[in-house]
Amino acid sequence: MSSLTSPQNASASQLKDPSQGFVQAAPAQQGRPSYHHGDLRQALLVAAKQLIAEAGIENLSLRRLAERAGVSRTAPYHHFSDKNDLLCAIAAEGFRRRHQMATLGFDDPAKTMLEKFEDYVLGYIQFAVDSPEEYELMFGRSIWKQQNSTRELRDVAYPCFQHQVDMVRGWQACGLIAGDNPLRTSQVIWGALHGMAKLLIDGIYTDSAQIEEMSRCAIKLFVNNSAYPIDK
Amino acid sequence: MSSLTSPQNASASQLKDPSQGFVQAAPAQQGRPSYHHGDLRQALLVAAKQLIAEAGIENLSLRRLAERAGVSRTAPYHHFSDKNDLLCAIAAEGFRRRHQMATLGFDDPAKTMLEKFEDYVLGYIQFAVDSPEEYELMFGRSIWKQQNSTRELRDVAYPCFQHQVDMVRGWQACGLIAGDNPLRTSQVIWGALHGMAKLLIDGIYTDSAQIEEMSRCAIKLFVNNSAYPIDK
DNA sequence: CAATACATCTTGACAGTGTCAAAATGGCTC
DNA sequence: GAGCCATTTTGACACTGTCAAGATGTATTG
Repeated sequence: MSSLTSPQNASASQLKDPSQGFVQAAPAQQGRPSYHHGDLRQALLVAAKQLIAEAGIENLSLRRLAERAGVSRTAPYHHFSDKNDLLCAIAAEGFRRRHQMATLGFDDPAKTMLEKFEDYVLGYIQFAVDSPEEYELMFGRSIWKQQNSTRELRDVAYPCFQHQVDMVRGWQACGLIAGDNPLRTSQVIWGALHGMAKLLIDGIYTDSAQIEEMSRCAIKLFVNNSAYPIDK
Repeated sequence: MSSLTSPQNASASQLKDPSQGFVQAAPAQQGRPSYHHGDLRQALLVAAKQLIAEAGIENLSLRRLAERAGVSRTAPYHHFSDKNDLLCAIAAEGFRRRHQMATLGFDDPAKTMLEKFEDYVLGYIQFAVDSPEEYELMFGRSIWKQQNSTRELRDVAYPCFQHQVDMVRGWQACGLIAGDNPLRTSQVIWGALHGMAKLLIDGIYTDSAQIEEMSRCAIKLFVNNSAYPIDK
């Protein structure tokens, strides 16, 4: 009785495209008030992303999620072995989305290497600030701690990191960025971006008005100034 | 009856010195099995740090903490308004400890500016890796999100950040580090260190064997190579 | 010393959580 | 149609943070 207030069977389809933002509205589906949901897994992922965007990861409970999806408390356990498993699946989507964004930016032949690096930095920060809750989930503690990470998550995240290394290799090859070890260098650069993103997201002595300025400062610091003098 | 297994009245004194590491054993105190604990607040902080070091922040519950301190479930609420309040207090201790470490390193007149910077980088990473759970608490989500941070925490953390800005100002003044805006530059550098620390702590495509190498790489990237050539 | 105020600690209770076990349900293949 | 099996539900358990009310000491008055 009391659960009638929540929408029933808010199923969703065609969620494969990761380039359209974090939260997507589930397309209205003409009533399927059947016992079996149809595509509960996707519906749960959609509802979870909504809830996370609304109230943060730490306020996501499986029970509220189930209620939002119009389903009983334990139904999700037939699609995700665990709460952690669910979170990993959402994070994996985030990595796919981020990976695609980064690839699109880097493969544009019209851009110079410097422009690609600038776009990479700006894009990274913007990605984090635009969907802070998703970002926090992707790089937060619970997912990566100990053996928490799912095989799927690792399989998706690794190419994402690897791509960063490859890009850095390219920037080093043309002299844009100093140093010789692309792996180490990209660990430092990723670290810087991650740290800045965290400062911005949590508002620790910073706010979103400083995004541009902080990014420019980072670019200036990392770009080899003798080879690529930056005026601005 | 069943709670007799946990030690009663494990009180602690002289915990002011923050330079002796994260977890400190509570000095044995000849039985004070009285109704009033004596210094429950300190005992709780000590026990909390133990539990966090043992099982991580996310596994710290106030009830287990109370049991460890030999006290009833709700006793902690007379010393901390909240679980969040407790966590903030522990984090504040961490910031005090870190601040003191950084100050000691920077004020040593025997060191060159380059050495100070090297020590700062190494020291930061080492601090994080040595007590990962405390580090995660200090810079983790829950503490800083929204209005979660206590006034005490902010009052302690701010000088810690400010000190980093001052150090960067010094390094820029002598030409060791490029750029002109100490605040922005220190945000980038702190970010890099934080990101590296997180990678190391969570073991994301890294492990502690690479601490030295990653730190050296960061130093090389940030130090103005034309003014301060680094051979190594 | 006695009485009272106050800080501290305890017991009881409540709503909320993740997750397991067993039963119910309904679409699928023979 | 019968039966299999994925899916969903109801019930239950241990655990969590936190509030309210009572119990117990310590300190401060008279």
